Amino acid sequence: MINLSYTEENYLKSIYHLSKGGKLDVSTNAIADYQKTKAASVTDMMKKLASKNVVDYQKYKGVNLSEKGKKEALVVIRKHRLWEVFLVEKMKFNWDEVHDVAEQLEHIKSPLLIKRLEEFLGYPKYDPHGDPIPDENGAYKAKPQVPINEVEIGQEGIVVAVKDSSSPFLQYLDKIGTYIGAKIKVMDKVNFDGSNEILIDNKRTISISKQVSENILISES
Amino acid sequence: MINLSYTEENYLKSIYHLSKGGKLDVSTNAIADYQKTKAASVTDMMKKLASKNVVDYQKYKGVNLSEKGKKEALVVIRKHRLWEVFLVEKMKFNWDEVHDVAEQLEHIKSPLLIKRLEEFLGYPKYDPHGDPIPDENGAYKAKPQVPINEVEIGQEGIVVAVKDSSSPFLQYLDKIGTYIGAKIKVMDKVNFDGSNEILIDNKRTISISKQVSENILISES
DNA sequence: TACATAATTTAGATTAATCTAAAAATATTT
DNA sequence: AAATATTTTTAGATTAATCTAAATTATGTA
Repeated sequence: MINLSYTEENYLKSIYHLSKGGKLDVSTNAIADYQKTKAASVTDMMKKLASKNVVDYQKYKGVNLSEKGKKEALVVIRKHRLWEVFLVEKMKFNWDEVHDVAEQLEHIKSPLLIKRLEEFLGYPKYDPHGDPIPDENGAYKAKPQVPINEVEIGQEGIVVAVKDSSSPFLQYLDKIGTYIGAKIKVMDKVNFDGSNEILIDNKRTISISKQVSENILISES
Repeated sequence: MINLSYTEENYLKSIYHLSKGGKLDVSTNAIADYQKTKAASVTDMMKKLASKNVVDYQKYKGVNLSEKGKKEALVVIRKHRLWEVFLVEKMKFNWDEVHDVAEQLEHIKSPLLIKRLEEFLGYPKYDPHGDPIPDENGAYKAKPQVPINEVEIGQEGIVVAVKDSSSPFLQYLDKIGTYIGAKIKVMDKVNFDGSNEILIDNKRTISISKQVSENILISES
């Protein structure tokens, strides 16, 4: 592992996310928007990262991670997600409180600490949002996403996606207090019409129709 | 609390330590040596910190912490020591492995995290080196330092000081593998001559004379 | 007290990361 | 394919933290 600054690590992480794991090239503007910085700053940084051989960059052609850069990005993501588990499980943080702190903790440099932290947490495979935690080699497996109607009574999980992304549907979800990241527990299933009773964020229990439950994908915990 | 950079926090911490808690004025050179930087850099930073009202500084007259600066320094020290306890107690670090990591962790900004961490660790009063952990208000009490000959059999602690600091004595201590920070367990006391059998760093058991045991101060754990 | 020595500050540069505004390259549209 | 719009890069400045070398102030000693 090379010695990268906090800032450089953040750029690599952004490129990783924007390129969906290194699959597609990322534009200067996309990075600038994502990081809330300016395109000119991104160009400068891409030159620097290219000279360190962590990205492949050609003027005007976009950028992507090199193998080396991908590894570095995955280490940071691994750390971020392990710290999130720590914050929720051990420090009793709520989901919406973890992000800012994990953004800081992910840059702590100590391979030993991460090893021990992982052990301490019982080798978790997913973070509190349902995102997979890469192992030391960067390998991970996405958690299966299942529609609510296929979930057993009593099971819970996090909303990770929707099948129907039409405006009326999204508005309906908003109305019932459901969003990507919401915690859902299936309380009951009505055989008669296939509707479900779900508990949202441990707060409100509501009933949703079969049609709705088929279109909300959750990642079980 | 003001928003201070990582660097500014380190300067405040150094001044706190060098001034023994704000008691005496600190010279530019002392800070430069302590931080392994140059005097000119210190002067620049002192101007900056003075403008933020965290230090009292007058050209050529040395510097000390203002009340505000003292509070900030104590927050950082509190965080450092809590993290050290975490690393040793929960992450199974050895004493000599904690410092560098705690230096990084002490700058994490999250009052909630520190509150929860303290609770999680059971409100420890001292860090693994025997140094006191300030509470939220910055209050702390130094741990009593007792000579080895006054310690009960079976008790253990950390070497925190010596009464005799003559060169021959220090050389003797070095020879038997004892140093500030060493872990000592009193295994036996011989009534006949007042000598003690002590276990050093859980490694070697040796016998020391009454005279020696009177001159080594430990902080019990 | 005056001189030499040591400590401290100033002046001017440097590096990393950022920015704005202008120039250049690429994409899109007619 | 030419004209226009968008994206990206370059040029030049800025800020925080640092440095070296020179100038200034303080201290110690004869």
